[in-house]
Amino acid sequence: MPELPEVEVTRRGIAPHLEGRTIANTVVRHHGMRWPVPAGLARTLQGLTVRSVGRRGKYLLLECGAPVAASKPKAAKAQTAQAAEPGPDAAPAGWLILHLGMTGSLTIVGPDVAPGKHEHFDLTAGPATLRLNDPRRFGAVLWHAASEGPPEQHPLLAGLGVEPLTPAFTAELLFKATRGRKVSIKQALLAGDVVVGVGNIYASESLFRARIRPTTAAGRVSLARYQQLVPQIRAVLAEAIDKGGSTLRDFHANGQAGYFQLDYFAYDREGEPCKVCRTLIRRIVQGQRSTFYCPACQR
DNA sequence: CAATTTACCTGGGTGC
DNA sequence: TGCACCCAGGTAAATT
Repeated sequence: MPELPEVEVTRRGIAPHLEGRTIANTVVRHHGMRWPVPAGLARTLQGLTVRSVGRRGKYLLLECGAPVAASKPKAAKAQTAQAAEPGPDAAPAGWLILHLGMTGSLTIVGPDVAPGKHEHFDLTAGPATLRLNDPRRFGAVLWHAASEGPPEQHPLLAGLGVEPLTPAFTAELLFKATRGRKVSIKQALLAGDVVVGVGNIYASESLFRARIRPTTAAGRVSLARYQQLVPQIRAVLAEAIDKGGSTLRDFHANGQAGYFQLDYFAYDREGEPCKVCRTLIRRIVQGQRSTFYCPACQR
């Protein structure tokens, strides 16, 4: 499922259940994720507080650190005892890195909810248990200690492109980064080294909206066309996040936040009429992945 | 170097 | 009902 919008909706869904809570227990039922879940992870996390739930690309980053000694309300504490205790700004112990792969999803469950077949990982903090379900196990559960540097230096994060929903993502950047590249624009979007978070669905959708043929070499796409594309990528991702966010209050109850989809213009519509011009949508394969486009609208 | 292929896994759908 | 086969939203690692 998860492209950037699904991961972001998941982040928003789990954050209020975890932030500020101290980790009581961690259970690893299956170490065989994409990489082995670190042995001793439970011991590492035990007693740490989840300070924040962040995201970089499709990676979730739970910043964990020593708990704040006194548990007075933050505002009052900041006035009087700023330097006395390790506050939220104190150095973190590290980051729990989570990736959902192709089939991963996270839910919040209460105590005594029996784990299902593919529920490989639990993290209990306060009354909430964060539970990872991932049938295909392409996802990841990793630990990056603060002693190894900031999380952006982690090997999996170091080479990532810009966040598409920040001002750093511009047509000029996309244009410069793709000069000389012969790979198709669709595959360049997917690669993640220029911009992160655009997966197979939203690559097809944003190219449709920008009326760009997905097979065009990235290095031959003009600045003017990237100026069309960038706002469409932003829009399609933002719409998907909004749609997911609208079901967010169900996150705790049914745990299936992230299972939402826009009404696609191109994706998964092979042989169906284009919603703009009625020409039949085509499916092609690029880099072993399906691409959908309208041969009339996209040139 | 960049581009392409392979590999990691399970499950659902299709056609015989 | 069984079985072989194809396909699936990600992406690092190996190969060309």
